[in-house]
Amino acid sequence: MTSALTRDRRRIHSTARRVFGHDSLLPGQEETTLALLHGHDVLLVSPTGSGKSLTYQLAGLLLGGCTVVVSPLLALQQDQIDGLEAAAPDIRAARLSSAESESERAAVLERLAEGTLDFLFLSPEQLTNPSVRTALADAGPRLVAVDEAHCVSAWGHDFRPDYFRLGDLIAALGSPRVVAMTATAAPPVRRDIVERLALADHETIVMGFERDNIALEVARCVTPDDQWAAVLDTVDEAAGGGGSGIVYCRTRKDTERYSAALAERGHRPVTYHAGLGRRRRDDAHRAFMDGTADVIVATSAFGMGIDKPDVRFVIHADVPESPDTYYQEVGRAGRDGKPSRALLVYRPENLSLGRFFSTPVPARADVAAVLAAVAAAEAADGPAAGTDPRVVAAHSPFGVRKTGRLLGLLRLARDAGLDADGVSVDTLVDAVVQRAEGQRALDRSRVDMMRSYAETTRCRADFLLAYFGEEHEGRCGRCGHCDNCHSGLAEERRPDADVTFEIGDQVRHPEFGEGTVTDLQDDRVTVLFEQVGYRTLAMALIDDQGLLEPV
DNA sequence: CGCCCGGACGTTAACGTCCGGGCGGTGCGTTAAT
Repeated sequence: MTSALTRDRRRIHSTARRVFGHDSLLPGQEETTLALLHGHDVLLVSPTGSGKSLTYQLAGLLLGGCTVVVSPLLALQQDQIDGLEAAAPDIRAARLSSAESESERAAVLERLAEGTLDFLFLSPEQLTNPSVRTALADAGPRLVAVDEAHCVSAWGHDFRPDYFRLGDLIAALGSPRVVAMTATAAPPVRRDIVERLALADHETIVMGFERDNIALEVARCVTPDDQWAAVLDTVDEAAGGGGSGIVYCRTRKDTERYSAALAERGHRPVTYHAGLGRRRRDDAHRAFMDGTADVIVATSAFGMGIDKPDVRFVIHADVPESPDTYYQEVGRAGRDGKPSRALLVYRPENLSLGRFFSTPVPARADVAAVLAAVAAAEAADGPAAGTDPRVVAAHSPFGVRKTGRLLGLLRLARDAGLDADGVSVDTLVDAVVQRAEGQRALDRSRVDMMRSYAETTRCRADFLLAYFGEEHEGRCGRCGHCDNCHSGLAEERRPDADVTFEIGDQVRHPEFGEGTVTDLQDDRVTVLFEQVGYRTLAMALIDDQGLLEPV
């Protein structure tokens, strides 16, 4: 009834006002909170700074009990707690991580048991600790918020395997509501998040992607010297007006090299990568935030959770491995809404590093060894033991980490409909290897999409928004602020008279299998295939040979 | 896959060039050694 809805809205707004001092809510906040109150899980895709956190905070307070917030970085967890305490002094929040001493951890768990904690922040790895999981399950959280949820998709495969089974770990807490939040997620990433977290009866809420104050540019280079000069000259130019910015490099060594060269040119750069000690990283971070440094030269280690409003330029000295990463890093420019630049310095040779870093495919023998270990673990410790990397690792020749990664793939193969019982080991091994190969193909097709982005003559904003499944305002082909639009290279997008396909269509290709149309241009179609990732196909060829059939 | 770096080579003494090996990103947690 309307009265119930009105009452819930009123509760949301009054809590926002009373606890956080907000007289009004931003777009999407009420919708998300309402969905959670009404028993739906939510995937919320919304830019940094758009108030994603408030949605789980409001829903958490209204649902009651302790809300668990899963967040990938310890520094991020601390920032969130600090922010929460500053915004609402009455809120009781704590963190559970390896950075706390044994007694601090005990104190947090005691507060959890007493019910005197509103928000508990932790990493997915914490949930693999059985005593933590038991303590949480006893507290019976009603809401779990997964922050930076794209990590579920990006990191689960081989970097942080516990992201792979986060869905199971959350379900073990008593199947609470889940809200997964991220700033950018292309369709396959959204699908991964929904599947892996097993979002129930979920709503996907997407706020705007478009950042029309960021001018997108690509500088195409032929030699390493050109590339080097293009980066340095652009920093000179962009920092000239007193603005600060980020230079992203692919290797640690490059950050040092560019940093030294920029210092020589009179800039105040700092270097940031994961090889530096904690102390030096913190110093660099602080110097960039408070303006002591005007440029931060960094690897991808820098950025998550950074909310510096006046970043005037983001320069990629090297091409990233995917549009996903690229847009996320670009999005750190111009948070204040003022004009900013995003330059990709592109040399095709650099694409190879992205291929090198794509998901590894396991050896068949290793998969078979883990399958045997699963059987041994189940025989020794019961059926549930077969999914726990720690237990299975005890029976396998590999460490917890590698075992966990292979278990993740095995889980995927099973989720894909393969019943472990009554299926030969060979078939199961095949399925696991195929899943890894599929992921690798997707990774590599993302590298190809970066090539397409760098080499396209169309509107770059248009290209990226299509990649993320968003219609560019009017699909005009002229954002007016990318280099291609500016130079007149981007052609007016003509409303096709004879449209064969539409975005979102399911199609089948004789070689690539089934897929979804993700982008249309005058003479080309981009399809996201389930088996091989993104492929851009020439319309002429499709028409001639009847390559794409509607499903 | 592409690069950087170190060593060998060759010619002639200090320096290019060629070749092959090895390396390249993101962080949680735990643990051993200071």
